[in-house]
Amino acid sequence: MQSAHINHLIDPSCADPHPQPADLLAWYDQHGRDLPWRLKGGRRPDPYHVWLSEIMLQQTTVAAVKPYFAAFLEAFPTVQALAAADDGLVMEMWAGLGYYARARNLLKCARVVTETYGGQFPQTASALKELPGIGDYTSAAIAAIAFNEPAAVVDGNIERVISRLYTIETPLPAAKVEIKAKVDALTPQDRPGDFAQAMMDLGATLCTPKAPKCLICCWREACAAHAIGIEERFPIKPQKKPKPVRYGTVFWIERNGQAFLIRRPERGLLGGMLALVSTDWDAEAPVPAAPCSAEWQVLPNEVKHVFTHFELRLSVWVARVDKAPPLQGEWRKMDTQLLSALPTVMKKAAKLAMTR
DNA sequence: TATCCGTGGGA
DNA sequence: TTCCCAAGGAT
Repeated sequence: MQSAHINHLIDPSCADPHPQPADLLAWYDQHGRDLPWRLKGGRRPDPYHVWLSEIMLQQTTVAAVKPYFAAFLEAFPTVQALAAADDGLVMEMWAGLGYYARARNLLKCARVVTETYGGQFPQTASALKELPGIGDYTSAAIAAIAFNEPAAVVDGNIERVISRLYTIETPLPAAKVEIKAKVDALTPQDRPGDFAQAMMDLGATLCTPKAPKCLICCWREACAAHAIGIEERFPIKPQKKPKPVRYGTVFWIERNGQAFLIRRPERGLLGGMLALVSTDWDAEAPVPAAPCSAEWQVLPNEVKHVFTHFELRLSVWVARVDKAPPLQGEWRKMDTQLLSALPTVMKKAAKLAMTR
C-alpha cells in the first residue's frame, strides 16, 4: 500500500498499480450524484430512509425509485407508521415498481423493527441480514451508509468496477467471492458508507457496462482492464436463456361503472397484488372457462408483457354483469386511481378494457 | 447452485 | 426492434 504511494511520488508517469480509496472519495465529493435519500456534508442519514431506498433500489433504476420513495415517505414518515399500514394499501402504492415480494417483506421488516427493536434498526450488517428482504448487499449497504460500519458492499455496479480493476476472469456469480475479498481489502475504516456509494456512482456514471468513460476516471491508472483496452469484456457473465412464451385469458367484469378485481395469493408471481380474474398462464393457449355466465366480448388486441423469465400474451374478455361472480374479490371504481393500483401487466389489460 | 421474481429506459 | 440490464433476495 505504502510503496505504491512512494512509487507514485518518485515517478508520476508510473501507473499506480493500486486503486486508492482517497482518490475515489475525492471524486465522489465533487461528482457524486445528488439523490433524495442521500445527505451531503458527512451527516449521518436516517436509517429508515436508507433502508427504504435500498429495498426500492434492488434491481431497480434510480429514476423509477424516486417518485415511489417520495410517496412512501409522505404516507409513512416513520418505520412505525409503515408498520401500522394496511397491507393492501402498501401493495397498491408499490404497484408498478415490480418484484412485489419486496413490498411484502418491507411490511414484515417494518413490523419486526417496530415490535422487536422498538422502532430502531439494528446497527450491524449481521443483525440487519436477519431481517426480511435484507440480504448480503442490503445489510452491508445499510450498515455502512447509516451506521458507519466498514462492511464490504457489493452490488452490480461494484462487481463491474472490481472485475475490471483486477481483470477477474471468473464468470459471475462464482466471481462474487473473489470480488467481495477485493472490496473488503479496499474499504476504508473512515467513510465506508461514502466509499460504497462512490463505488456505485462510479459504476453508474463512468464505469458503465458499455462505452465506459475511462478517460475521466480517477482509477484509470489502477485499472488492469483499461491498461490493455478490454474494459467491456468484464464482468464475465453466463449466457442468457431464451424466454418461453405463455398464454392466458383475463376477464374484465363490469357493473355500474365498477370493475370486479381479485387479490392474488401471497406467494408467487404478482403475489398479494390486485388483479383481474385470470386463467393460469401456460405454454399452450388455454380454452378459457369464463368465471360466470354473461355475454362475453373478446377484445381484438391482446396484451403482451415481458417478465423476467417468460413472455406473456393475454387475451382480454369483457362482460357487463348484474351480480358478482362466485369468487372472492372486490368492486372498484373504474378510474385512474384503480389503474395506478394495478401491477403493470394488469394495468395494460385494464386500460384496454376501459378504453374499448 | 439454479430458478423464480417486474419493469422501463437506453443503446 | 431487439437486447441489455438496474443499489438482489428467497428458496
